[in-house]
Amino acid sequence: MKNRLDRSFYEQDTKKVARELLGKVLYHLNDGILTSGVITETEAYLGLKDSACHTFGGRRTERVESMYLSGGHSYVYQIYGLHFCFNVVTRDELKPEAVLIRALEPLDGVEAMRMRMRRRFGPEKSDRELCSGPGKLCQAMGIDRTDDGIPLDGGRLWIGEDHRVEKAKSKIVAGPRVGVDYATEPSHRPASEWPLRFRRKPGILLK
DNA sequence: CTACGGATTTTCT
DNA sequence: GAAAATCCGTAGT
Repeated sequence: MKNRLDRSFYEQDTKKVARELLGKVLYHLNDGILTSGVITETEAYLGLKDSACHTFGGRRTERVESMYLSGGHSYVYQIYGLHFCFNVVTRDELKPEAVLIRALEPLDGVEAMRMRMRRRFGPEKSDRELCSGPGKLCQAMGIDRTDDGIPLDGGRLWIGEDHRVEKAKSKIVAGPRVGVDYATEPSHRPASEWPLRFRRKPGILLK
Protein backbone atom coordinates (compact mmCIF):
# COMPACT_ATOMS: atom_id res chain seq x y z
CA MET A 1 0.00 0.00 0.00
CA LYS A 2 1.63 3.21 -1.05
CA ASN A 3 -0.74 5.78 0.40
CA ARG A 4 0.20 5.10 3.93
CA LEU A 5 1.60 7.22 6.74
CA ASP A 6 4.98 5.96 7.91
CA ARG A 7 6.47 5.85 11.38
CA SER A 8 8.05 9.30 11.18
CA PHE A 9 4.53 10.76 11.11
CA TYR A 10 3.54 9.01 14.34
CA GLU A 11 6.76 9.88 16.15
CA GLN A 12 5.86 13.59 16.12
CA ASP A 13 4.24 15.66 18.85
CA THR A 14 1.02 13.91 19.92
CA LYS A 15 -1.21 16.98 19.66
CA LYS A 16 0.06 17.59 16.15
CA VAL A 17 -0.61 13.99 15.16
CA ALA A 18 -4.12 14.23 16.61
CA ARG A 19 -4.85 17.33 14.53
CA GLU A 20 -3.29 16.04 11.33
CA LEU A 21 -5.07 12.69 11.48
CA LEU A 22 -8.32 14.53 10.74
CA GLY A 23 -9.18 13.97 7.09
CA LYS A 24 -6.91 10.91 6.81
CA VAL A 25 -8.46 7.49 6.21
CA LEU A 26 -8.30 4.50 8.56
CA TYR A 27 -8.31 1.09 6.82
CA HIS A 28 -8.86 -2.36 8.30
CA LEU A 29 -8.57 -5.66 6.45
CA ASN A 30 -10.34 -8.48 8.25
CA ASP A 31 -11.35 -11.87 6.81
CA GLY A 32 -10.71 -10.47 3.35
CA ILE A 33 -13.13 -7.62 3.97
CA LEU A 34 -11.83 -4.07 3.68
CA THR A 35 -13.51 -1.36 5.71
CA SER A 36 -12.38 2.25 5.91
CA GLY A 37 -13.50 5.69 7.00
CA VAL A 38 -12.43 9.34 7.07
CA ILE A 39 -11.22 10.37 10.52
CA THR A 40 -13.41 13.21 11.82
CA GLU A 41 -12.70 13.28 15.56
CA THR A 42 -9.63 12.51 17.69
CA GLU A 43 -8.31 12.97 21.20
CA ALA A 44 -4.69 13.24 22.36
CA TYR A 45 -3.51 11.43 25.51
CA LEU A 46 -0.26 12.81 26.83
CA GLY A 47 1.31 9.99 28.80
CA LEU A 48 3.02 10.30 32.16
CA LYS A 49 1.81 13.78 33.10
CA ASP A 50 -1.78 13.40 31.84
CA SER A 51 -4.04 12.10 34.61
CA ALA A 52 -6.66 11.07 32.05
CA CYS A 53 -4.15 8.82 30.28
CA HIS A 54 -3.79 5.10 30.99
CA THR A 55 -0.01 5.53 31.38
CA PHE A 56 -0.30 8.39 33.87
CA GLY A 57 2.61 8.40 36.29
CA GLY A 58 4.26 5.55 34.41
CA ARG A 59 1.55 2.96 35.02
CA ARG A 60 2.40 -0.14 33.06
CA THR A 61 -0.01 -3.07 33.13
CA GLU A 62 -0.70 -5.83 30.62
CA ARG A 63 -3.54 -3.81 29.10
CA VAL A 64 -1.49 -0.70 28.30
CA GLU A 65 1.71 -2.47 27.24
CA SER A 66 1.21 -1.41 23.59
CA MET A 67 1.44 2.25 24.53
CA TYR A 68 5.10 1.62 25.35
CA LEU A 69 5.80 0.54 21.76
CA SER A 70 7.29 3.01 19.29
CA GLY A 71 5.10 5.44 17.35
CA GLY A 72 3.05 3.84 14.60
CA HIS A 73 1.63 0.89 16.52
CA SER A 74 -1.98 0.30 17.55
CA TYR A 75 -3.37 0.35 21.07
CA VAL A 76 -6.78 -1.31 21.38
CA TYR A 77 -8.34 -1.71 24.81
CA GLN A 78 -11.69 -2.83 26.10
CA ILE A 79 -13.84 -0.44 28.09
CA TYR A 80 -16.81 -1.12 30.34
CA GLY A 81 -16.27 -4.79 29.61
CA LEU A 82 -18.01 -4.54 26.26
CA HIS A 83 -16.63 -1.98 23.85
CA PHE A 84 -13.23 -1.55 22.22
CA CYS A 85 -11.42 1.73 21.60
CA PHE A 86 -8.76 2.16 18.92
CA ASN A 87 -5.71 4.36 19.44
CA VAL A 88 -2.62 5.21 17.46
CA VAL A 89 0.58 5.14 19.52
CA THR A 90 2.78 8.22 19.07
CA ARG A 91 6.31 9.34 20.06
CA ASP A 92 8.69 6.63 21.28
CA GLU A 93 9.15 3.90 23.86
CA LEU A 94 10.00 6.41 26.59
CA LYS A 95 6.93 8.56 25.92
CA PRO A 96 3.81 6.36 26.09
CA GLU A 97 1.36 8.73 24.37
CA ALA A 98 -1.48 8.04 21.96
CA VAL A 99 -4.34 9.43 19.92
CA LEU A 100 -7.84 8.00 20.38
CA ILE A 101 -9.87 7.81 17.17
CA ARG A 102 -13.36 8.89 18.21
CA ALA A 103 -15.33 9.09 14.96
CA LEU A 104 -15.19 8.25 11.26
CA GLU A 105 -17.21 8.91 8.16
CA PRO A 106 -17.62 5.45 6.55
CA LEU A 107 -15.96 4.94 3.13
CA ASP A 108 -15.27 1.31 2.11
CA GLY A 109 -17.16 -1.77 3.26
CA VAL A 110 -20.28 0.03 4.42
CA GLU A 111 -22.30 -3.13 3.84
CA ALA A 112 -20.02 -5.10 6.17
CA MET A 113 -20.28 -2.34 8.76
CA ARG A 114 -24.07 -2.42 8.63
CA MET A 115 -24.01 -6.18 9.09
CA ARG A 116 -21.67 -6.08 12.09
CA MET A 117 -23.71 -3.34 13.77
CA ARG A 118 -26.95 -5.19 13.11
CA ARG A 119 -25.63 -8.40 14.61
CA ARG A 120 -24.72 -6.59 17.78
CA PHE A 121 -27.30 -3.84 18.23
CA GLY A 122 -30.27 -4.83 16.09
CA PRO A 123 -31.64 -3.55 12.79
CA GLU A 124 -32.04 0.21 12.63
CA LYS A 125 -28.86 2.22 12.17
CA SER A 126 -28.33 5.05 9.69
CA ASP A 127 -25.04 5.04 7.79
CA ARG A 128 -24.09 8.30 9.44
CA GLU A 129 -24.28 6.63 12.86
CA LEU A 130 -22.21 3.57 11.95
CA CYS A 131 -18.87 4.99 13.14
CA SER A 132 -19.97 7.99 15.23
CA GLY A 133 -18.20 6.94 18.43
CA PRO A 134 -14.99 5.18 19.53
CA GLY A 135 -16.78 1.96 20.47
CA LYS A 136 -19.04 1.99 17.44
CA LEU A 137 -16.26 2.41 14.87
CA CYS A 138 -14.45 -0.60 16.33
CA GLN A 139 -17.60 -2.70 16.19
CA ALA A 140 -18.39 -1.57 12.62
CA MET A 141 -14.84 -2.23 11.38
CA GLY A 142 -14.35 -5.43 13.33
CA ILE A 143 -11.46 -4.06 15.39
CA ASP A 144 -10.84 -5.91 18.67
CA ARG A 145 -8.04 -6.95 21.02
CA THR A 146 -6.44 -9.07 18.30
CA ASP A 147 -5.60 -5.75 16.61
CA ASP A 148 -3.76 -4.51 19.71
CA GLY A 149 -0.04 -3.80 19.49
CA ILE A 150 0.36 -4.31 15.76
CA PRO A 151 2.28 -1.96 13.43
CA LEU A 152 0.18 0.32 11.21
CA ASP A 153 2.17 -0.88 8.23
CA GLY A 154 -0.58 -1.76 5.79
CA GLY A 155 -0.74 -5.49 6.41
CA ARG A 156 -4.00 -5.40 8.30
CA LEU A 157 -4.47 -1.97 9.79
CA TRP A 158 -3.18 1.33 8.42
CA ILE A 159 -3.91 5.02 7.88
CA GLY A 160 -3.30 6.99 4.71
CA GLU A 161 -4.31 9.80 2.39
CA ASP A 162 -7.23 9.01 0.08
CA HIS A 163 -8.05 10.79 -3.16
CA ARG A 164 -11.76 10.52 -2.35
CA VAL A 165 -11.36 12.95 0.55
CA GLU A 166 -11.71 16.62 -0.39
CA LYS A 167 -8.36 18.33 -0.35
CA ALA A 168 -9.83 21.58 0.93
CA LYS A 169 -8.59 22.16 4.44
CA SER A 170 -11.63 22.33 6.65
CA LYS A 171 -11.35 24.12 9.93
CA ILE A 172 -10.44 22.20 13.01
CA VAL A 173 -12.09 22.88 16.35
CA ALA A 174 -10.44 21.96 19.64
CA GLY A 175 -12.27 21.34 22.91
CA PRO A 176 -12.15 19.33 26.15
CA ARG A 177 -12.03 15.55 26.01
CA VAL A 178 -15.01 13.31 26.63
CA GLY A 179 -15.64 11.15 29.70
CA VAL A 180 -12.55 12.12 31.66
CA ASP A 181 -14.12 14.24 34.40
CA TYR A 182 -12.26 12.19 36.98
CA ALA A 183 -8.95 13.67 35.80
CA THR A 184 -8.43 16.55 38.19
CA GLU A 185 -5.10 18.10 39.04
CA PRO A 186 -4.92 20.58 41.88
CA SER A 187 -1.93 22.68 40.83
CA HIS A 188 -2.81 23.67 37.30
CA ARG A 189 -5.75 23.46 34.93
CA PRO A 190 -7.34 19.99 35.38
CA ALA A 191 -6.48 17.45 32.71
CA SER A 192 -10.20 16.95 32.08
CA GLU A 193 -10.29 20.46 30.63
CA TRP A 194 -7.21 20.32 28.43
CA PRO A 195 -8.27 21.11 24.85
CA LEU A 196 -7.05 17.83 23.38
CA ARG A 197 -10.15 16.86 21.44
CA PHE A 198 -10.14 17.75 17.77
CA ARG A 199 -12.99 17.77 15.29
CA ARG A 200 -13.08 18.35 11.58
CA LYS A 201 -15.92 20.35 10.06
CA PRO A 202 -17.26 22.48 12.86
CA GLY A 203 -20.87 23.52 13.06
CA ILE A 204 -21.52 21.80 16.28
CA LEU A 205 -19.79 23.58 19.14
CA LEU A 206 -17.79 21.45 21.49
CA LYS A 207 -19.05 21.32 25.02
C1' DC B 1 -34.33 17.23 23.60
C1' DT B 2 -31.92 15.48 28.46
C1' DA B 3 -31.41 11.86 32.31
C1' DC B 4 -30.54 7.63 33.99
C1' DG B 5 -29.76 2.50 34.43
C1' DG B 6 -27.66 -1.71 32.73
C1' DA B 7 -24.24 -4.50 30.47
C1' DT B 8 -19.48 -6.50 32.09
C1' DT B 9 -13.79 -6.70 32.15
C1' DT B 10 -9.69 -4.41 33.70
C1' DT B 11 -7.66 -1.75 37.02
C1' DC B 12 -7.01 0.44 41.25
C1' DT B 13 -8.38 1.28 46.24
C1' DG C 1 -15.88 -2.86 46.06
C1' DA C 2 -16.10 0.83 42.58
C1' DA C 3 -15.15 3.28 38.54
C1' DA C 4 -13.96 3.43 33.81
C1' DA C 5 -11.23 7.28 27.10
C1' DT C 6 -19.11 3.66 25.92
C1' DC C 7 -23.51 2.67 23.96
C1' DC C 8 -28.37 1.69 23.97
C1' DG C 9 -33.19 1.59 25.56
C1' DT C 10 -36.61 3.72 28.19
C1' DA C 11 -38.80 7.48 30.67
C1' DG C 12 -39.60 12.16 31.25
C1' DT C 13 -39.70 17.34 29.76
